[in-house]
Amino acid sequence: MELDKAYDPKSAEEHHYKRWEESGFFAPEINQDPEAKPYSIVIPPPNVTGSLHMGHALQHTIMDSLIRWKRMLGYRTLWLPGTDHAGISVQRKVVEQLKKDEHKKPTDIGREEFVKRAWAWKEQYGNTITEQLRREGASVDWSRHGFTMDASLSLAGRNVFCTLYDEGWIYRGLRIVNWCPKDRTVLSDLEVKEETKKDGKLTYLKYPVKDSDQTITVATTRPETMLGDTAVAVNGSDKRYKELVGKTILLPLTNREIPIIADEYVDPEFGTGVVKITPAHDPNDYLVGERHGLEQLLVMNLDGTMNAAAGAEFDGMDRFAAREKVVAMFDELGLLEKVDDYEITLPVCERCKTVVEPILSEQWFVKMDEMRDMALELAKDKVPHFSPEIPHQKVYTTWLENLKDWTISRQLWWGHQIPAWYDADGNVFVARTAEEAKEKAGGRELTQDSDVLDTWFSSGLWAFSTFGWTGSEVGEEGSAGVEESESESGTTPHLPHSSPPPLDLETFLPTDVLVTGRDIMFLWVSRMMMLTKKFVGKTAFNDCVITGTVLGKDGKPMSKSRNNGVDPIEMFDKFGVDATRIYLASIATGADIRWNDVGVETYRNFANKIWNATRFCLMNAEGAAVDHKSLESLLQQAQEPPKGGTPSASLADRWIVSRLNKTAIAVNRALDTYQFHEAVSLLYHFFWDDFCDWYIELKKDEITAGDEEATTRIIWILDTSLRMLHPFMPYLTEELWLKLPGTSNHLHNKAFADAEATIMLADFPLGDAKLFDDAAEKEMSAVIELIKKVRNIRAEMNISTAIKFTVHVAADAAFQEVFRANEAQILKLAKAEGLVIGDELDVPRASAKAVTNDARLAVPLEGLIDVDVERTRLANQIAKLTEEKTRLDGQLSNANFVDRAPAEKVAELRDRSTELESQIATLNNNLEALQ
RNA sequence: GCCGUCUUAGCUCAGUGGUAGAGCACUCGCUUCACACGCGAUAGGUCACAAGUUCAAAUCUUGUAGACGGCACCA
Repeated sequence: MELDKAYDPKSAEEHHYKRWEESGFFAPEINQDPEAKPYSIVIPPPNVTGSLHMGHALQHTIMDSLIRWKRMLGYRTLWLPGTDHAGISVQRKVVEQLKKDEHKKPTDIGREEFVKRAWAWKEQYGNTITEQLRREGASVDWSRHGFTMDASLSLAGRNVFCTLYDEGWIYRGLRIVNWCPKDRTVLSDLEVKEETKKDGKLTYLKYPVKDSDQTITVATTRPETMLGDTAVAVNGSDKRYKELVGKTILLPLTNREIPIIADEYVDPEFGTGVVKITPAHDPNDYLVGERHGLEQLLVMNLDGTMNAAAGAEFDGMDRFAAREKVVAMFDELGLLEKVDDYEITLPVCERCKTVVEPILSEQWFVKMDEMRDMALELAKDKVPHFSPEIPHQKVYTTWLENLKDWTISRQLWWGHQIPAWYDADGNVFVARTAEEAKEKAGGRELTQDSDVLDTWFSSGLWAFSTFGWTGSEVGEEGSAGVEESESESGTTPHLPHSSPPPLDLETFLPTDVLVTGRDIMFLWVSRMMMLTKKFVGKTAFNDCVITGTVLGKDGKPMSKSRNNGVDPIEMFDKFGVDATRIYLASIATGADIRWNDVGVETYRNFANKIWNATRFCLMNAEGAAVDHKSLESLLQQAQEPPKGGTPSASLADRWIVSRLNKTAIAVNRALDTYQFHEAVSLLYHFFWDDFCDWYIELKKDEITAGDEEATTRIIWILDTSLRMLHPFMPYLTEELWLKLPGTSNHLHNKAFADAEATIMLADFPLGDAKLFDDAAEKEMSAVIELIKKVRNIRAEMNISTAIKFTVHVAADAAFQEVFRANEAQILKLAKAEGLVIGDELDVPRASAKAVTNDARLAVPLEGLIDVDVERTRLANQIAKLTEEKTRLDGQLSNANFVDRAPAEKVAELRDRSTELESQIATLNNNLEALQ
């Protein structure tokens, strides 16, 4: 069989995924071992509006590598995929579509029709991200795909809401909330970001005091809110204003009179020391208002315009226009003291960047006290355990400690409508269904709350709702309502699983690890932890891997506005999925990285290297097969080389077996501790440096000669390497592994013995420390060092490879034996024609010489040697070694070091120093001989 | 304001007490029968700066400078 000269990722990517998926390799049911331990991960559900970005690609690579690794180790693995209904995002898309296509507003078509359109939108556009997940090679179990608005997940949400309400953990209340006038909904604190405005203004307004000529000055960044002022506050200890407390202000532009009050909140040092109090439009003012029983005067509509309470002149005017008008009118009245430039930070909506308005509004909240304590209790025992631990463990805990209540209602139509109903008097009835609510209300006519729940509320249930938890007993009344509204949508892909897995919750929860970005640590990670504990009594996940941020080439986070994004799909097309994946895995866990195409190119080259190494083996694999029997004998010999007679396991064989096992053990250890970059680096260097550069080269003659024993061995090494690489490079390794002679399901982990042959179910190599062979590694490095020195001489003396020469080597008896046994390999790789091995070097003066740790060597170069060049070469070597020796001797002459450092350390340095001394002496002799 | 992270070769990054590493770029040499997406050989670093702990510091402590992140506040 002969492969193409270069690896073409596309052809491999095109056919393997389909086969894997259709053969059921991704589902836990493929595992036939009743004793198999479960291993599960739930995907952070991406927004249905989303498309794949580099952050996803990074997280998915890590999750898939873990899942594939554990699956190959025989675990019953489940990686559960799904999407999030993304309330605001979808709602916005549908509103835009409606406007563009039909020039209509949502209210023109009504709620029911709007929701129908949203489902249609989701069906048409919502699977972009899931298709991209397939392209990435993600081994998720599609049969368990979840969507936060699926019937069973919706039911779970409803039950959770009702339970929390019944227990008093959910309440409805009037609070200052973050209001986005564009999206017309309330936002939680976490959905509000900050934006610095350098051109902000601080406006000083003069308020006249009643029955006097006096005015007092307040400063504000939001002058229009003065229309809602219901007091002016000073600090009681402030002497300047002591007399004024209790007096009254004639509030300009209104006909209202408001009191001057004293409150601790006011900082006398800041500004004028006088604060206007607007309880309905500022959280701090709200608290002041509560303390003093002030009126809460709402002067704004929910679309960001002023309302009638602001006065006829302002009614319906946009808040920013009103701001200018207020300032202008104060100016006309001579009450504008000044306007200063002032750098301010404004709260903006995370998604649409509109300036958020703090506004008094009645909303639903989750009380976080108990939730927080529960999560803190777990966090004490490092549940979850974050990787990297620093800084996330502490950031998480600190955030929990300062947690405030969570606003969960949203003024949207797309989402889970809040299961609360009101009678004509405004009494609230929270129930699982409309019927139940009506019953509770004694049969009165009720209207359901029009708000929906925060998307993160349903995402917070993800770790258990996706495993079939609904909070209702089977057949219990309560599921019907949700199912019905579901079917009304006219779509049917959200049916329950055809073969329901009732035990999923028991089998797969707690999940083993959660992999996600920093941005949703609070928004999602913490809430999943709390809600899972509360409702299932289990931890959601034991470990939490927080990935770093993939930055653009400019070192800033990728974003559309900066136009510095890199599309993963483009990288897949250009370099292949596998190259992109293993590059992403090569980034240190949690570290931010500047995107660099060259990095992916490196691993594209690596993929090609693997392809070509396999190509070479296959070209010569006639009659060979991956065969455990011959392998066993090889291992046996590697452990106990037969005494007398020539062992059939050569030095190279014993060496590569040792290196392979060290690599396997280290790779497993690295994956176990989420050190993906370490695993990648180990595999990269083992495969390229040890296997390709040395092993293949050393065995080349035997292999091209068709030595069956040699080809069988090399194919086994290759097979083992491919299996270790599979979690990172699934397509390439599958493509090649299936082509190796003798690969079949007999190499599978026993849990998958009957499945159709695939590398993804092959046994993952664990490595065996008993197969470490320190003697072979030492001998091999003597051979390698010798070859390198000869190559160095050739390169530095500028001798064409066409010219063959004889290499003389002097070493102790043991190493002489090693060199003799590997003479053919040394001659080939050093491009020499003769090897003279002895106790001493016996060479003419015109020779190039060098030393290694285990040997002295010389290459007679009569007529080829340039004495000056050789002199410089020797002098450089001497200088290098002398520098090292000087440093060592400095340390060794330090009595403190000799006394206090560990004895082995001291001995190690002494040995090295002695060795250096002898090497330097040899080189000096060589140099003198040239004079 | 509070908490925290980062600063290592020209570039992008590994490296948590014992002789400074990788990939790419650079220099030199190779159409060597798997691979030029390759092979071989070099060169390149006061580990941001300063002080301290230690026999020994890129690594631990403190401080300084610069870059950045999270949280809070912002009349």
